[in-house]
Amino acid sequence: MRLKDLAEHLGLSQTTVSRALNGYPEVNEATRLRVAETAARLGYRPNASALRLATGRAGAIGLVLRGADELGPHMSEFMAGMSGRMSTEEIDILLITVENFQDEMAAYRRLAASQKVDAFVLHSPTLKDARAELLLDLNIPFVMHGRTNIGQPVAWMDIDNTSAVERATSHLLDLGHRRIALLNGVKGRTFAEHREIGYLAALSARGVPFDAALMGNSVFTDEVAFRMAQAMLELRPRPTAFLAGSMMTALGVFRAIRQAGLVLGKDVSMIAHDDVFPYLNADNMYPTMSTTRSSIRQAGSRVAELVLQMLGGKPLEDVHELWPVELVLRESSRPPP
Amino acid sequence: MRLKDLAEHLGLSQTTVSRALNGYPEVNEATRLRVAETAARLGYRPNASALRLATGRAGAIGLVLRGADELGPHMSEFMAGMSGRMSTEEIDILLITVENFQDEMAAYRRLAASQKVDAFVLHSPTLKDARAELLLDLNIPFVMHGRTNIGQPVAWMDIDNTSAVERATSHLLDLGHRRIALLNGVKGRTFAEHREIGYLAALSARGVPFDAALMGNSVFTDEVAFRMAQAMLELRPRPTAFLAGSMMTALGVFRAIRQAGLVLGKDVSMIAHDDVFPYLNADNMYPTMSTTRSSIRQAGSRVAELVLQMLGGKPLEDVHELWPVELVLRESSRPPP
DNA sequence: TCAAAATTTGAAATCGCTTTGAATGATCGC
DNA sequence: GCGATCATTCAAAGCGATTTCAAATTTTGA
Repeated sequence: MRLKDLAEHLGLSQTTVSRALNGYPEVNEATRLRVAETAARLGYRPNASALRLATGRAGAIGLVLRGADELGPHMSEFMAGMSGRMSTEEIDILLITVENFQDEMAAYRRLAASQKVDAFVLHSPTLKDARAELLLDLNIPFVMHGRTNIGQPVAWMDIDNTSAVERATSHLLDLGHRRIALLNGVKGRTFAEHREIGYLAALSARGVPFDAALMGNSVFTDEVAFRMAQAMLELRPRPTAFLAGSMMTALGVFRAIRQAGLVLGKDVSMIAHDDVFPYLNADNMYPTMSTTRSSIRQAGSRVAELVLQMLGGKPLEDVHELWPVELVLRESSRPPP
Repeated sequence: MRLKDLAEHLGLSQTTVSRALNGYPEVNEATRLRVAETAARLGYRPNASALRLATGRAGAIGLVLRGADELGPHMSEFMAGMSGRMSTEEIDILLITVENFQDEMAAYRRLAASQKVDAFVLHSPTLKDARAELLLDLNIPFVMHGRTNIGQPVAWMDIDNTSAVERATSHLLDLGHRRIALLNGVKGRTFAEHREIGYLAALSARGVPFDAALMGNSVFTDEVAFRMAQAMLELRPRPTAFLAGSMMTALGVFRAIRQAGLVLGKDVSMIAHDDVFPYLNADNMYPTMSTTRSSIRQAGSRVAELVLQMLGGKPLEDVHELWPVELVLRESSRPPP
C-alpha cells in the first residue's frame, strides 16, 4: 500500500493525501477525516525510507558500543530508559557495536556520512573525549551521558559523582573509619575521576592520609571486585570500609568480606553506588546496603528527551544538566569495631 | 557528498560510479580503481535512505521488547551476541520497546507496513506465540529464539531445556535428594514449560512424587528468587536441593539459604542454569556453582547468523537448531546431609 | 578489412514520499 | 457585477541512490 494507491483509492492526488495525513492546514476538514479514516482502515503507513529520503531526517538516533562487552547491565538499563522515552516518538534506536577504538571512530564517520542517524548518544566519556571532538567536527548533534573537557561546549547530562562520593566518604569518616577503600571505575573515565576527586577531598578535609593501596580501578563486575577486595582485606591494618562503584562491585566485595570470615555491617562497612537495577535491590540485601543512589534508567530517559529537544532546535549550549545523588544509609555502614 | 558530486568530480556518470563501487563486472578495472580510491579519499558513503528506497531493502532487523523491563541482563547478553555478528554486515539492529501486548502487535504491524526492517528476531516465545502467527501472516521473515507450536513451521534456534533440567534433576536424585525445588521461568513461556517437562520426567523415572509447593514460576531476578526460596525453606520437610532457572535466581536462593543459617553445598544443594554472563562466573562463586550451561550470547550471535541466511534466501523450513546444554558439576551440588 | 561481438559508459526511469508553484472554484467587498 | 481574496486541490519537481536500456568504443574473427 503506497501513498499513490491510497490516493487513487480516495480519488485524490498524492499531494492532498500527504497533506491530510501530515496535518497541514490547507486541507478541507471533511477531506482530512475521510483520508484519515481510509488510511487507518487500509493500514497505510508511509514507507520509512522514502519518507526519510524526502524529509532528510533519518528518524533514528545512534548508540555505538565499544565491544559487545559494553552492553552490560549498566548500558542495558540506560537503554531501557532511552527506549522508554523514544517509544512514543517516531524515532528508533540504532545499535552498533565495534571492536576497538579505531573501529568506533570509523563507525561514527560511516553513520554520519550515510546519514543513518540524526544524532548520537555518547556514554562513559573520557576526560578529553575523542568521539565528542569528532562529532562536533562532523557537525552532527549528540548528547553525552557524563562530561568531558575538550575546550568546546557539548550537550551533556550527568550525575554529581564528586559530591556523592565526597558525602559517602565523609559519612564513613564521621563514623570513625580511617582506612576506607575505594573501588572505582576505569581510570580515565570522567565519572571515575570525579569520584576520585570527591574521595580525596573528603579525606583531606578530615586530614586523613591517602593510601594508594586502598584504591582500585576496574570495570564494575562481581568477579574483579571480589579479587580486589580480597587483596585489600589482606592488608594490615586492613580497610574497615569500602566504597563500591556499583552494585555488581558490591556483590563481589560482599563475597570477599564473607570469605575472609568477616561480617558486613559489623567488622567492615560498605557504601555502594546504586544505579537502581530492578533485579538487585539494596533494600532487600542482607544486611541492607547503604548506597549513593541515582537511577541510570531515568538518566537514559532524560538523555533521550534532551536529544529530542536538540533535534527540535535547542542549542547545545543550553543542554547541561547535573543531577544530585541521594545518599541512603542502611545497615551496611556502621562505626568500625 | 552525493553520488552525483563524486561522479562529477571523477568526470564519470553516476551509473558508472555506482557500478564501480558495487562491484559490477561491466566496469573497466582501471576505472574501478580510480573510483574506489577517490571515493575512499573523499569519504563518500551512499545515503542510507536513498539506497534503501532504491533497493527495497531496509538494512535493519527489528527487536521488539515488551516493556523496557525485558531489556534485562539476559536480553542484553543476547543482543551483545546479535550485534557482534551483525557488526560486520551493513545491517543494523533496530530496538523498539512497547508497553503491553497490544502495543507490541501494533509495533510489528507498523514496522512491517513502513518497511523499516527486513526481518525480526523473536525472543522468549509462548507455547502458541501470537507474534509468530502475525509475522507469518504479514509474510515478513523472522527467527525465533526458542520454540512455539502454531501449526505452521517457523524458523527457530533453541537450547535443549528439557534435557538439561532432566539431567540436572536426575543427578540430584542420584545423589539422594528427594525434595528438589524448581525455580522456573514464567508460566506459559515455552522454555519454562520445557524445563518443567524435564523436571517431571526425571522425578517420575525415579518414582519420586511431585510436590507443587516445590515449584515456583517467576521472572529471573535475585529478589523474587530470594522470597520464593525463603518460603520454600520454611516447609517441613524442607527442600534439600534447588534448581535455579538462572544465575540471578541462584544469587537470590543463595541469600535465602544463608539467611536460614544453612550452608550451600552441605545442607542444601543447588544447580543453576548458567547463561554465561561475563560478570557472574559460576567458577568464581563460593562455593563454586554447579550449572547447566549454555551461552546466551552465542545464541544471539547464531540467531543473527540465521537471520542473515534467511535474508539470503534460505527457506524457513531449513532453519531449525537445537543446541545441547552442558551439565557442569561443581561444589554446590552434593549429597543431602 | 569489416561486420559482429564484447566491453565500457551514460541518459533516463524508478523507488515512495514531501513540497513548490500553479490552477481551480468559491466567497467577499463595494 | 466583478476583481480580489481565500480555500482547496493537483501536477510535477525534487530527495539520492540503483538499474534498465541504449549508445559508444574496442576487440574479435574470418
